[in-house]
Amino acid sequence: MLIDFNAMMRPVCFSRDSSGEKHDVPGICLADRIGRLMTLSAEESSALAQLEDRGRLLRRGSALLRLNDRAGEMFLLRRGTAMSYVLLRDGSRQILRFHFPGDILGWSALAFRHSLETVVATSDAEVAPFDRTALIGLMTQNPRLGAAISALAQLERQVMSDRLATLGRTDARGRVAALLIEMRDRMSACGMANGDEFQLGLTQEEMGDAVGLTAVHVNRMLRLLEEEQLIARAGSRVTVLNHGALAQMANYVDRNDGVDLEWLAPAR
Amino acid sequence: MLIDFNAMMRPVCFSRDSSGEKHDVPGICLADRIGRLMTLSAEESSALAQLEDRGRLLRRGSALLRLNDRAGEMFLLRRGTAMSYVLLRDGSRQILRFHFPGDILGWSALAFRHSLETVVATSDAEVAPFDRTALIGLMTQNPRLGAAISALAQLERQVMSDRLATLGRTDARGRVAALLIEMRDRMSACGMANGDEFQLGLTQEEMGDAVGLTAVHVNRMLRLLEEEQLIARAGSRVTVLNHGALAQMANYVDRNDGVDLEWLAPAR
DNA sequence: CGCTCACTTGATCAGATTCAAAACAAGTGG
DNA sequence: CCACTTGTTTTGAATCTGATCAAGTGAGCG
Repeated sequence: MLIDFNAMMRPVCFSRDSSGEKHDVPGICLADRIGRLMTLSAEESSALAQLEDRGRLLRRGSALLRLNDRAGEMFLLRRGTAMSYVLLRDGSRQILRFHFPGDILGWSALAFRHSLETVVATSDAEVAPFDRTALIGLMTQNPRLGAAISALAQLERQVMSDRLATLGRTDARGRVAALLIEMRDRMSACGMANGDEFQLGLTQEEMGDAVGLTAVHVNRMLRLLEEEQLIARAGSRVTVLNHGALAQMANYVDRNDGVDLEWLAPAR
Repeated sequence: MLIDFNAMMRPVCFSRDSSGEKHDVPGICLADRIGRLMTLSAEESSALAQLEDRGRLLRRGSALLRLNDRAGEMFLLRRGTAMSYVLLRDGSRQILRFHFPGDILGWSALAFRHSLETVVATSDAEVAPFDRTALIGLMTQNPRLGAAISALAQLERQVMSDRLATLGRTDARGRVAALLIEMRDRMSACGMANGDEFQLGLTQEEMGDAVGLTAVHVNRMLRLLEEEQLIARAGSRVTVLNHGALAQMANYVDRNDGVDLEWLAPAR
C-alpha cells in the first residue's frame, strides 16, 4: 500500500473516556497476562495494577503513537486489537506487529528519543496509558516483575523473528497461511476465537502489508487456500479447516509450549 | 541455502581457551558498550565486569548455541563476529541477525525452555559465557543497568524491524544495498571499518540467506551496484562509494542518532 | 596437481506485480 | 426507500522480477 503523507497530518481522534460504560468483553490487565506465565504474589499483582490506573477508549483507526512522536508514552492494550507499522521513504508500508489484549504498546521507543513506529487501533479498543519511567520504576522496585516483563518483550520479538523467516524464505501462499495461523493462535490465546473460527479484522491490503505482498495477490492466495479446502471464509470470518497443512506450508512453529519463566526466582 | 540436516549432527568445535594469548584487536566489554550510551558509575562498571570473568575463544564456523539447546547459557561477544539463524522445516535457512563486539548473544532464549535459534561465529571470535540467572541477578541488584540492558535488547530489536521492512517492501537491489549499509554502519561503530571500506566477512550465500534472495541473484545485484558506481569491491573488501544513493534505494534510516537513554535516572 | 568452495554468467521458467475494470457491501443524505 | 459514495474484494491480461538449472572460472589448500 502506498501512503498519502498528507493524510498523516490529520488530527488523532480519541474517543472520550466514559468510565461508566459497560462492555461485553472484559478487559485484560497486565497481571492477567503475566500471571499466565508465572505465579504472581499479591503485592506483585497490585504493583502491576498501578500502571493501569487510567483508561482510554479508542475508535478503530485512531493512532496511539505516531512516527516521530516524542518517546515516553506507553500503553497496555486491554481490549480490542492494534497494529504497529513503519512507512518507508517510498511511501510503502510495512506492518511489523499485531497487538492483542495484554500486549504492551510502545516498547519500541524505549531506547529512542522519538517513536520509530506508528501504532493504530485496528478495532475499537481500550488502553491504559502510562509513562516509560513508571514502567522502569516498577521494574526497579520489583525486579522479578522486571525480568518477567523483559521476557514478555522477548516473546514479542520471537513473533517478529518468525515473521522475518516467513518473509525471507516462504512463498506467497505460505505467507498468507502463516498470517492466518498466527492470528488464529493469538486470538485463541486471548479468547477472541471460536475454536478454529475467528474474525480476521484486517483488509486484504493490510494482510499484504504485513507479509510483503500486494492486496491483489493476497486475494488470489486466499481463494487458493479456500479452493484447497484448507480454510473457509464467510464474510470477514475465517475458519481454519486444516491446521496441519497450513502450518506445513507456512513453516509454522507454535512457540507457546516452549515458553518457560520457571527459572526466575519463585514468588516470595 | 538448503541445509543438510545430517551435517547438523557433527560435534561443535570450540577452540581451547588460552588465556595468556595476545590479540591485536582489543576485546570490547559490556561496560564499554553500555558506557557509550550512558555514563556508568564505577560500581556499575565493576558489576558488569563480573559477568565476564570467563573467556572462550572460537574458530570461524563453530556454534555457540544451537537450535533446541537447553536455554540458559548466554554470551557476550568480545571480539569477532557471529550470526543467528533459524532453519525452516523445508531446510532453508533464514539469518536473523549479525552480531558484533559488545553484543549479547542468547537473548532470544530468555523466555523459552530451549533455544530457538542457532548462533555461529562468522570469524574467529572471543566470547564471555555467563548464565541467564547471572544476568537477571545483575539486573536485580542494579536496576539502572537492568533498564540499560533492556534498552540494548531494544536496539537489537530495531535492527530486526528494519530488516523486516526491507524484506517485505524492498526489491532485490535495495535489499543488498541495505545489508551493505547496515554492515558498514555496525562495523564502523565498533572500529572494524576503515572509513567507507570494510571487510564483509560473508559469502554471497549468507548474504542471500539474510535478505531472502538466492546467492546467484545476490551476485547479480552486487555487480549491478558495482556497475552503477555505488560500491567498489576488491577481493572480499567492499567500499561504499555513494552512501546516499544506497540508503535511498534501501529505504535505510540510521537509528544511532535517535538513541537516547538519558531519561534513565542519572548515575548515583 | 587435483580438489573443493565460492563466485560468475547465461538461458529458461515460475511466481508475483501491475494495470484495469467490474462486482459488492455498507453507509449517507435526499 | 433509493441514488450515490466510498472502500473492499474479485477477476483477467500483460509484464517483470527473481528463482532455477546448468556450466564455467578462479583461488586456496592438502
